[in-house]
Amino acid sequence: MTPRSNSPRNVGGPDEPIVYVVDDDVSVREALRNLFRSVGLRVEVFGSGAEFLQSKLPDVPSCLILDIRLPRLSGLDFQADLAKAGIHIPIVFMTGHGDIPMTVRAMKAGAVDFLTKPFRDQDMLDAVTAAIERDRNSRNEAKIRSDLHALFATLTAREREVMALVTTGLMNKQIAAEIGIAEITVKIHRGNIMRKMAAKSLADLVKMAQALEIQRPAPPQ
Amino acid sequence: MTPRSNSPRNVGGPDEPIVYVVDDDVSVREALRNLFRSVGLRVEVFGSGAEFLQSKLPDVPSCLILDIRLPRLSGLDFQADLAKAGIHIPIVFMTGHGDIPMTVRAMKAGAVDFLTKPFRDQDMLDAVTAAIERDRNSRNEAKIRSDLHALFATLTAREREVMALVTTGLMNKQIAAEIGIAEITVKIHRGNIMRKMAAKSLADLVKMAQALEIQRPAPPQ
DNA sequence: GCTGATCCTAAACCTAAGTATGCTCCTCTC
DNA sequence: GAGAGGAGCATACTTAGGTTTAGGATCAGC
Repeated sequence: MTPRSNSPRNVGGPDEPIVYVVDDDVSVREALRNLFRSVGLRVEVFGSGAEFLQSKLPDVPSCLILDIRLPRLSGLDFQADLAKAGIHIPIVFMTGHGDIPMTVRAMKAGAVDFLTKPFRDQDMLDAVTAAIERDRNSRNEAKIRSDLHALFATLTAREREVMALVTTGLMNKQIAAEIGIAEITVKIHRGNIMRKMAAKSLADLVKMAQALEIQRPAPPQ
Repeated sequence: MTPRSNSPRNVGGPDEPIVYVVDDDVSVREALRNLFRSVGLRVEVFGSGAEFLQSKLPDVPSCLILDIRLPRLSGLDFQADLAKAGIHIPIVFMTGHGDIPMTVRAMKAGAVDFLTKPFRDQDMLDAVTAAIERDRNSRNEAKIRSDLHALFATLTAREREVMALVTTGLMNKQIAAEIGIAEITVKIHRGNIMRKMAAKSLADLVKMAQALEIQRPAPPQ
């Protein structure tokens, strides 16, 4: 009757976290699926890293549970590949017979945890909670940065140049001298910058420049 | 002949890094001492964590080589004690028979590396190089923060309040209304703040406030 | 009771910043 | 070749920021 009755996801809101499980052992996959479902977490399971890569990843807090010993590609190498591909998702490793160097390498590369099988359910849930929280934070920060960058992208080349100089603390007349234009023109640019960047004050703009890591351009010499 | 001929440290400058070694096995201590000396690093060795704590630590880039299995206090507990005592020094762990959970705990607590005995000399040297570099960076940052904090400490309570509001982007008249004083008084405070903080511009001051993590005080209500 | 620090204010003055209007010039695109 | 967008400049005006000089009030410590 209702037009949306075929919508499959009634489990939670659009920001519901997802746990991805990659393991070649179907019994492990099912056990983890049940574990996470039992605490109300959405779960997606995969038999290999390649399968995982083919699925599309919604923009919600998530984490990846990975066996260190995968058939074709080791968990460590897969971790490195994800980083190279620009996919930054917190990883919780599992291992049946891992060693310390593996553990060190995984943790250095940013893994959230490294659990030895058999592990207690609660340890896995704690690790996943921490991982999802970490992802939530990094997504929030990434969102802020990308929104800011979208605004910055609307500036012209000249405006970006002026913005860099303004946020280093130069006065309009100094900026004018530096780039060889009239002070009044600097004022015009500056007004445009404030409007386009939606900055309510100079302090605001300085903070944006900090977040964008804008560098003062070197004087041509 | 020369008045300073009894000076014991001709090995390097005052910023020469130091490697601290804590191990109960004297042969390990001596082997590591020789290893680090062979590459020109200054070394101090200790038989226990207590001994290490009693020595004074100069303000130079340094790191700590720690055996995970110490007689009275485990390396992990010692790591936790150091953190609680506010001593933040990068740690490289060594172990003869450590396990993965130990490794995870150490790495989560910020250890630089975790080497299994026997290790290659080069691996130890690489770990120490990374650890010292990390310490050098954190010391630089700490120095900047403490210098800034020293300046901030010279401000009066009122000046700090005004500084917080200025760096949020409020105009003088808004600040005046907010704290119930005349605009001219805000200007005076503001001038004093700029002088005391040695800020060359508002942009400068905003960056300082960011570094100091100054929060805008909640309006009394 | 004196001193110094802090906080507050006023008047006068000057500089910096920001806005509005109007115009020129150039370049790229349709 | 017309229009759009960017860059630049001038004049005129308003507001914001900042300093100097000269005070008054309060409070802590000697």
